[in-house]
Amino acid sequence: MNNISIYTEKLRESGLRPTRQRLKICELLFSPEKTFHFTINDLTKIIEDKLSEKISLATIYNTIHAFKKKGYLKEISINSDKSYFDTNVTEHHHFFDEDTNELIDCSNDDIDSVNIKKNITGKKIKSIEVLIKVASDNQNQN
Amino acid sequence: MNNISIYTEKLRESGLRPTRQRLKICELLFSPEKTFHFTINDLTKIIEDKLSEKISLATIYNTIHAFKKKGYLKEISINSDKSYFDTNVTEHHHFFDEDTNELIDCSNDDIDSVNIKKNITGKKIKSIEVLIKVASDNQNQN
DNA sequence: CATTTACATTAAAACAATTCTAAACTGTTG
DNA sequence: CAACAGTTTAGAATTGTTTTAATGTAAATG
Repeated sequence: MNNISIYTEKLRESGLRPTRQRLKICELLFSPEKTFHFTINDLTKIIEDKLSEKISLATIYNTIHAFKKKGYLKEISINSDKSYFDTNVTEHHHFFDEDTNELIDCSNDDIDSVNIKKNITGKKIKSIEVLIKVASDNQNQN
Repeated sequence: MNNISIYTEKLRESGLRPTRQRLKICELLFSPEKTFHFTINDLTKIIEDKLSEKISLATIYNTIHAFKKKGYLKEISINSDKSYFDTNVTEHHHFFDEDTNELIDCSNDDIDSVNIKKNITGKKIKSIEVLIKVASDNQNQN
């Protein structure tokens, strides 16, 4: 199975037809070896720069949301300015570099498992996420 | 020292003069016994409803930001729609109820301390926050 | 193989949260 | 009271995101 058919499959699974534009987006998201963190703005810039083709914002948003809904992308909340997305959809944690606004994966192996002693009646835990904010030593805390 | 002088002090510390509007905001934020979580929108609604007076959005934003900068309020990132603020500025964690969009404090006692084995060269850890998303049992995971 | 139909793409408009601006206001201080 | 530094305000501007309405495309049907 080559990449194109993998992407086609992912799109179909997400309820989308495999169009030229969407396949381009897939290539950017899913071909890199290492997982990749981005905002919609980042992605739009990459498309403009690397691809000769222009894809409209609406298409980008639609596609990303369909992938998120299906679970092929994870949304990460850092600050309320913008949404970050992560191609690593496994349960894992993050470092956020306040100097560069960069998001760095932190695997479960890098953190002792988080043990929660309290629980909310009638509610089930859906996810546990640790966010570690870092900055250069000589930086003010935010 | 009565409340007014405490508020005056907080405002001065945050680099703001104690004006009528700002004291009203302080009263809402700092008089309740228990800590309180809110969005700017929540706060604006409370001011409109509870107070006879109208305070302009710009003043609310300015005041909240000055308090945040000074450390009298903490900003919590849940999703990218809006900013949540917390009057509990001690290091602590949160439950987020996906059904009601409600934020619930989780003290350090309720979580075994988080031990991070990895570190980022040249960077210092500024904060470690755990966010536990919960929902009713029969709810779809997001 | 032309037509229908459902889904796609697009630019632009709408929207919501937040920030900025410029004018009017308040309260001190010389 | 005049001057000034900091405030408040309504509304405009900005930013990220979603919606809309027109047009385009491609698979399915007859």
